[in-house]
Amino acid sequence: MAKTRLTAAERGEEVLDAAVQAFGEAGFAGTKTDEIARLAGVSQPYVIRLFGTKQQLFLATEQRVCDRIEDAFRRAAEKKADLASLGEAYRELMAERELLVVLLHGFAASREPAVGDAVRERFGGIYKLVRELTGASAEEAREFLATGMLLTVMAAMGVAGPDSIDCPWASEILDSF
Amino acid sequence: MAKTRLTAAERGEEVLDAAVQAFGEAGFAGTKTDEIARLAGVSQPYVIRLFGTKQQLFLATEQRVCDRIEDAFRRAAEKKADLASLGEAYRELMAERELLVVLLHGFAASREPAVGDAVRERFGGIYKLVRELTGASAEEAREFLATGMLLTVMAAMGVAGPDSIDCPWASEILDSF
DNA sequence: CCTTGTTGTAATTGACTGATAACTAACTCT
DNA sequence: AGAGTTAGTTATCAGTCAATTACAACAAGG
Repeated sequence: MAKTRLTAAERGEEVLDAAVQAFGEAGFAGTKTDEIARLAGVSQPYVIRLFGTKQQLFLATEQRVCDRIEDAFRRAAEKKADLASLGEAYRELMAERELLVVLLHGFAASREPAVGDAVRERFGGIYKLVRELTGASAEEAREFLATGMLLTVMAAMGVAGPDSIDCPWASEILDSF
Repeated sequence: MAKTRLTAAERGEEVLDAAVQAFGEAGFAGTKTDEIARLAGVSQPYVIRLFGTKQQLFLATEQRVCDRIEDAFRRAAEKKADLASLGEAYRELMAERELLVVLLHGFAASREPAVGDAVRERFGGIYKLVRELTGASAEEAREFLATGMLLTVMAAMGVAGPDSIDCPWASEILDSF
């Protein structure tokens, strides 16, 4: 784990992992490139050089999060191609709280055209993917996504997923499944 | 509409309305108190003096948004005390897109303890209120909130509510109701 | 009319932060 | 070996922004 020299692509991956953590905690405007650099173990200017601008890094981070969700769904469908199986996969993703919170920050930042375009594209893609993988109807897929969004905001609030704060109403909701 | 002298409380209300707009568009860190002041038609230092700090203003804004949602639910329940009636009320709230996006920003900013505490308290309160007003079971209320969250993120993405971008997958979801 | 409290502003500041520039260190391929 | 490319750093700037201070306008009561 000593300080190694990596290719730009490899280092970029590491920076992206750090960016998921950092953006997940504080959102686009609230995160400093310096913090991402610290987490990735490189200098702040290098982060900028790898991705051009902070916004491009944020967009790349959103893409990575969506990729990971789609991968998880595809792998789940290989085992069992129904909504319950994908649902289980999503719950496992919740173990990395920040991953899903990055998604939320993306939705909330959709007023920025570049962000909005990407987020709409990817969210629509996930909806389509869910239907294709499981053969679900529009209504079934809608309910699936709705549940996913509820779990995501609950994870963001810290009342679902690991290390979650104990909260009567949250337990009641989670027990109702 | 000339420049009037208002009491601090009255002016505070106007600033809060402006804050809903501004925070809804850019979130806590992305919004400048200067922009809120401009929207409210007062000077930036006065905004700070009215609320102490930017964070306290953000918290007050979250409270106001939750108040408006609860008011809308209560009024809807007076007419007809079932989930369909509250759902209709929520859809009407979506006309003010920023209102709901402020909520989303609150969820996403829950890592900040002061924000997280407030958001958990209010979201739990809304869940309880929904059950009390309609007599819904935990499962019914959960599905109701899940649908609400999906609509909220779709509004944030600009694919639901007024002036929404036309998007095949979004139409498919909205038509499935 | 004048004094006291309140509403409001202009000017400023000091800390922060994304981005650039200039440079150094390491790998690669003859 | 050494020329050229790629990975990475230090130093720094230029702009931004929340917050403070000091002051001005206005109202109301005595």
